[in-house]
Amino acid sequence: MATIKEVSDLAGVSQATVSRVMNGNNKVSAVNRERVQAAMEKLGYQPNSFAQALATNRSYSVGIVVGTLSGPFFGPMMQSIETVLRKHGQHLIATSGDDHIEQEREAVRFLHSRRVDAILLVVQAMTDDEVIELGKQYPNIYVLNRYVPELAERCIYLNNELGGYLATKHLIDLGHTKIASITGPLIHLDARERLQGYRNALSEAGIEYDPQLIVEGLFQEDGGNKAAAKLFQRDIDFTAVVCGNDNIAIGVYDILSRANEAPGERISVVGYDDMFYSRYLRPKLTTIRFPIVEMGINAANMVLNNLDQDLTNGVQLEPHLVVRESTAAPRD
Amino acid sequence: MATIKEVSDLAGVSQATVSRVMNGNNKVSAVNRERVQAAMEKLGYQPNSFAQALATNRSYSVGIVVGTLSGPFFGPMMQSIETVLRKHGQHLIATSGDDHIEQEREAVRFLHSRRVDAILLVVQAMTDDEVIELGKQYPNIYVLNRYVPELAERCIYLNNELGGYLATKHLIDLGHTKIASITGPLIHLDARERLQGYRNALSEAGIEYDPQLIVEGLFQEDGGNKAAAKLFQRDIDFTAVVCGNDNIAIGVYDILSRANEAPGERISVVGYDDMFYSRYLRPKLTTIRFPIVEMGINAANMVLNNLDQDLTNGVQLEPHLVVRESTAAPRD
DNA sequence: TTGTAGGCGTTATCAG
DNA sequence: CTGATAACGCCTACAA
Repeated sequence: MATIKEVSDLAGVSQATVSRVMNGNNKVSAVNRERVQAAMEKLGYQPNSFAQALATNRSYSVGIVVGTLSGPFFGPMMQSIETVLRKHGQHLIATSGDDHIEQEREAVRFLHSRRVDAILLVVQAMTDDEVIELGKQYPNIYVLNRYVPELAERCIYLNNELGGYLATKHLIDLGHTKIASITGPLIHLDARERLQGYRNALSEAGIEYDPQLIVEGLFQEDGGNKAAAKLFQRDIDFTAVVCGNDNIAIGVYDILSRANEAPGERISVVGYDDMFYSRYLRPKLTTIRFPIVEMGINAANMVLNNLDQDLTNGVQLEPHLVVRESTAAPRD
Repeated sequence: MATIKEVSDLAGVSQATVSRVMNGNNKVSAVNRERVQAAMEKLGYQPNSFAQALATNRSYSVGIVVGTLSGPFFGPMMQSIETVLRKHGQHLIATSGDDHIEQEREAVRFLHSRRVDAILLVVQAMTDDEVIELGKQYPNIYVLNRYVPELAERCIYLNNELGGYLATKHLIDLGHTKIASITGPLIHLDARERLQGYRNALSEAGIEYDPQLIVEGLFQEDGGNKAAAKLFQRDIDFTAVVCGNDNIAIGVYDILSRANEAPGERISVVGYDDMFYSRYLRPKLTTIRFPIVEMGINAANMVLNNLDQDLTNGVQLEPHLVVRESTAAPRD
């Protein structure tokens, strides 16, 4: 492992000069520059990033703590972040919090001891208070897919209410009036917001809100299954279902198919998120597109901007309706 | 950011002593140990990992270069690796190679300059020769999901031939004799091996191999689509299809559904990989389970073992047949 | 058991 | 434009 000293010796200059050419400092004579470059080449020299970090107090890396390194949500997000960061010479250290509060904390500690230039938080378990506390402790922390008022200028989040509204409005426009909704767990702000959007659309259309048409489910597929079953058992009339996310929609698909029905016939179904695997559903799922990749890009850019200047600005992203085959006008 | 010096000052001992209690060196008196711990606590001290790494020449981190940070294959693999590593105080630096040779190289360089303790390679674009070259250059490199003979003891790979055999054998056992196969790109060793397994099963059953029943597709869904279309156009008789992976199987599902047929009726379909999203397919896909998580765990353990002692051993994992609904006895 | 001091590989300040 | 030299924060002989 060649060091800067070996390079400087070989090139017949001082370490300082080598350092200068490495860092693109132009106050180096052409001759020396070339000598140094030749020497680096010959030795296969790679600067030791630890020594650099120690000397500059910058690590050129940013840490992220996500729920899990796998899965259709975090994957694309990390990918887009990494792509942007790498273009700017920064790198990503990924840790998973497992949606478990202790692990989330540990991950932050680790990242901190790694002296990352910034920390991206995509966590669920941690309370708002704790996030705020971290925000005070570490000035370079950012919060993704979550809105924490006190940290607004460092949050990047989705307008969930709008999404819920769009989904419901679409059904109303098709002629539906008896519209059910299977929400995610209402402890989650997203789920509440999406539900609020649903209510907004109804009231805008002059349709009365009926609690009987609402079921609280889990964000997982089987959660959707159970919730859908519950809804159908209630023996209430409805012609469409707004789902808290695509997984829940899959649960509804299953319940319908057990009854030998297809979504978009007697009952229309709208999902939320537009996870990539949703395209494998048949009929194809009408859903609300969550701009995951954009969220990642925004986060990366925010970090990058903040590294130089010191201006932050929270970003709210907008969801969009994607109409496919699982929704249609109600039969009568 | 508290340093070791501040801790030692506060505790009224030398830096060396602080260092000793950090590293669990037991040659420290109980009194001093407690003093130091109290001081660390009070200051919220976190060792600077760069300084540690610089001094010890160990980074306690391992790098991985994967095709993409997202997706159903790399995600679970990284997750399982990270879980194991973290338990042992090591951490994961993730970089994506994008299946592009230049990026793969750059990723390795980066990881190297980061002085990771080991590098995990899950790459496609790089040639065997280049991988071998890297293997010589860096003693701590491991190859996942790929078998490179010259680096056998540092490879962790799947017995693909067995998988192809199991898929085909299953169909034969059901009574099929006219079995088609849509392979992945045959430049890939995996695809060739899987095909070989198919041939083995046929010959074992005394069924003649018919090249007309083979189509080379891509590993992506639309690749499967096109290949399947080609197969059906050939106007050859067959009652089952062995697919190179689940994506291809999805392509076949699509073609069949366009003809208003369901897999498992006139035509049986077997996938390969058992990607998590396959469970969203209806009817549920019979497929070959690829032990992704196990592969990750094995890789992590191999790295860990090698850090202390110096023994490596390549690992070959075995696939398993998962019977679901897309296969059935042929109708006659 | 404890403290002193040199070294890890860079960067950056300050003279020249 | 160039070269000494002092940090950066921690580890680890070596000596006490």
